[in-house]
Amino acid sequence: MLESRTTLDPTDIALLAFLQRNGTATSQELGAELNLSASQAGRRRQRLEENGVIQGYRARLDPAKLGLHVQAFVQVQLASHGTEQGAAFSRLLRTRAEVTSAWTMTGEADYLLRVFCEDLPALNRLIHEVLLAHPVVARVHSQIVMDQPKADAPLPIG
Amino acid sequence: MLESRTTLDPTDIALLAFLQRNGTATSQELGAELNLSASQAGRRRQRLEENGVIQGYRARLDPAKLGLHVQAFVQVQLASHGTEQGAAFSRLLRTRAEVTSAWTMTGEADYLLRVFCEDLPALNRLIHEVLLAHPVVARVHSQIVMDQPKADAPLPIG
DNA sequence: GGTGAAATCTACCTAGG
DNA sequence: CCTAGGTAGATTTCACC
Repeated sequence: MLESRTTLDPTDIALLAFLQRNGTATSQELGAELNLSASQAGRRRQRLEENGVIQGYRARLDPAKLGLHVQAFVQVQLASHGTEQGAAFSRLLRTRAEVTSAWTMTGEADYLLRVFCEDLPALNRLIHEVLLAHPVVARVHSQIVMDQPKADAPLPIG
Repeated sequence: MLESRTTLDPTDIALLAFLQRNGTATSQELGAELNLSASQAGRRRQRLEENGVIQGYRARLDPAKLGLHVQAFVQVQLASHGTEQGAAFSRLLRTRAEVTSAWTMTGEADYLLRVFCEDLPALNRLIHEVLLAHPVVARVHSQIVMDQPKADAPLPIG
């Protein structure tokens, strides 16, 4: 209702779906996939980049090959629900590289953190010496990831 | 202990960190960032791609601009903890595009799902008509994402 | 670490609805 | 007038030295 002025036709949708799987596809490959000339495919991609529909391109790394063997989700409840506490906690999150993503949820001043650590002791240090040690944190509940049946599927467009 | 035979020197680490922020960086840009010749930077990148440390490149899209205005995490408990039930549920997950990621957790046969939907009714349909309607599903708890203070930061390498 | 051929991108131009 | 296809110059990659 606010900024979705950009209209996406079915070709755009197919292009975005393809680029979510292969971000380095050339304009020729895109064109072949979409039954379009390379120049048109490139032009559409450029427009979607300028629109901000495509925010950017990123390399995806294998955590295990980087020595990050423990993956977990950590739920954090703050002691108080003021904006001041939230801001202080957000600052903490930005300084911790192990926390790769953080979300706030409906219901309470609840944070969900996704964290990557070398091993279990590293995760426990993060929880006890960083999160629980922080004055605004009231309670922490962590769950370790065992398996990932589905990983970063493309966004459900179309 | 198993497949981390690949040794990464500090230059590799810096290269990976850079490619996580900008996956379309050219070898020249990489070289300039790392004080390396373009040919050396390209050679390192190619080696890391062949090693599987770099799994691939993906376009990152703006969910709001695609009409996906509701983001949520859904926790699912299965009725029984057998491998048969898990396999059946995993099949279901693969067929639902709204579920972009799924993890199994320690503790119980608990799944955590990350979902993107157009609106609240679409999320409720997913929960009630798809998840709760499935015979192996015992209980579902969903939390809607309000804000994302930290989004897909680079993996904590180095 | 450097070089050159092959491939790719991008801006400009032309044609059609 | 807007959208699709084609072409040339600049840029990038990759095998070889």
